[in-house]
Amino acid sequence: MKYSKATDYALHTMLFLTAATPNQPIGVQKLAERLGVSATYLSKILTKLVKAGMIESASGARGGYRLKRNWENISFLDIIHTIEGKASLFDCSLDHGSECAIQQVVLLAEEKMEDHLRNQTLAELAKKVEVDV
Amino acid sequence: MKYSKATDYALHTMLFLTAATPNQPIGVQKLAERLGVSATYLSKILTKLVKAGMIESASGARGGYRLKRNWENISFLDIIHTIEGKASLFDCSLDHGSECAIQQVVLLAEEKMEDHLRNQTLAELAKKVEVDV
DNA sequence: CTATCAAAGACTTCACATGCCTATAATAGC
DNA sequence: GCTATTATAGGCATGTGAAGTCTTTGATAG
Ligand code: SF4
Ligand code: SF4
Repeated sequence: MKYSKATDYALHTMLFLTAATPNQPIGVQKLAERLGVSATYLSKILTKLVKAGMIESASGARGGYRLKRNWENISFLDIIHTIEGKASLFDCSLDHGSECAIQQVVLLAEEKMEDHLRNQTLAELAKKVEVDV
Repeated sequence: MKYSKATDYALHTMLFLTAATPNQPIGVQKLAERLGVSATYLSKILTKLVKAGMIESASGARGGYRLKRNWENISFLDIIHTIEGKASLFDCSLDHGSECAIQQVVLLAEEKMEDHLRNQTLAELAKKVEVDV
């Protein structure tokens, strides 16, 4: 039970992008060096973020990635869901209905966590942290 | 990012044991049939619970498993930690100190979830559910 | 046209969860 | 003491998914 490293990379990448100038996209190469991870692997993660509409990409020379407009509203939960999927922590094989007490407890606990992650926006994070790219 | 089936089995087993008569231990065979899982696999999970001090075992004829005294205070979190371990959801390779904003957000969210799981005792669960063993 | 860059897919490697089988030890009942 | 029953321990097999590499394709600025 642990978040994958891909989630770790995605969160850090998004944070880096908030500190970048919006007119100048950053290539996957630079981001990968910064994170200490291979460029090809990070590329897959970035593509997921692009498809989720959080960042946009530009092919060709002087291309790269940059945040989309509206990025201020992106939450931690958005990023995590994009990478980890939206499946629940707990899926019992036999679903005995919504009145099941075990499910209720675990799912409610999960919601508490998600509430917190949903209320933390990328903009707030960027304010707290001073990043030098 | 999902709880293992072992956690699922452990929670269900503990619930079953609350409905059992304390003087008559239940063998792993019966429990396994009830859960639809192999007895040898469930046995490993039960041994973990024994070592964690949540249940006690009796070898030999008419042996089996039963709850220990004090079982009313066992929480969901106790059971989950016993099976899944107590590692955090999020472990970045480079630990830049406790003031790191990313860590703070995720760890705080995790604590919210754990708080809820910690406040749900096995006794409360047993009250809610009518189990026939 | 060419150098640069993202996108996509196949592939390998590794870790771990799940599950099975066997041997060993302990205990109740005879 | 003997036997049946039961937990404990260990190793083995299998499957699944994460992590990472490589190669090809396609787009674009200069
Ligand atoms: S009792 Fe609840 S958790 Fe267990 S299998 Fe049924 S629905 Fe799932
Ligand atoms: S910035 Fe925070 S989350 Fe990222 S590596 Fe450093 S300590 Fe870990």
